[in-house]
Amino acid sequence: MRPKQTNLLQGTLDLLVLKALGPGELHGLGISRRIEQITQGTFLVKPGSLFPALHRMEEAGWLSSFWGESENSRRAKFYQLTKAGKGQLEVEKEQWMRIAVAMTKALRAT
Amino acid sequence: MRPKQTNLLQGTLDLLVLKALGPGELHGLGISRRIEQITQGTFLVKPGSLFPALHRMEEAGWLSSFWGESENSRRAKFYQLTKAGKGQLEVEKEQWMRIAVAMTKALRAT
DNA sequence: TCCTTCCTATAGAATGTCAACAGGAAGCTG
DNA sequence: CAGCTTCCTGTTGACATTCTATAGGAAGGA
Repeated sequence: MRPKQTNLLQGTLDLLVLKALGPGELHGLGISRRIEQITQGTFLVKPGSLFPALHRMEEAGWLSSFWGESENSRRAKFYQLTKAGKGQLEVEKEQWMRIAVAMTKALRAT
Repeated sequence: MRPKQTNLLQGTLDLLVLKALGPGELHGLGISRRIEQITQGTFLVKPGSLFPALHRMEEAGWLSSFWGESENSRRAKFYQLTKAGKGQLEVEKEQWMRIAVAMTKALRAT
């Protein structure tokens, strides 16, 4: 009966992916690595979470993709933010800030 | 294709409930109101989310309950933190802080 | 009596994450 | 070359949690 090992708060993955793609295109595993890097190892995104998320977000029109070649000459699918994706990044960033502030205040309350 | 209205990040509800019960016992709706209050209206917990969560947390041994009478002379079930619940509050509080810090840093990164 | 408010509760749907598994293709090693 | 490892993308099925919608008892006021 061990406590479920949930790494991510549901809903934060999208924001992390959008943020990771902010500076430019990356392929799937590259996104995963970049997330690990910018969160200093706090968030580890597993393939079973990442790929469905990428497909979902492309479907939503936030990402566009093309096949290319990775740094290691492997076939890789690169993703980049669409205009809508950039907008969504801003929206979710603000949403997160609102939540984080409220939560942190609440935890300080009596 | 309506925009899903997800108020809460999954996993934050437990923490909010634990925190709300920190100062002392409350009944279900009281918990809901207290959460709304300490988060300044940012988090509104609906009954359909709250009661299953309370039952789950009591099952987990973090809460204990007893029937009593509310401020308005209604029959109400009061909840309070168990010892394990107090521990869990600390655990989840720290977890949240870790996540919030990592996330906020990540959003500031290039 | 009727209506509203307070209080608890459940069912069913939707969503997102996880563990586990699969497979192709490139490069290294012996 | 054979075998192994790493890189890369993907799927499947289980699972937990939240939401919407619905229900009903009980108190108090009109």
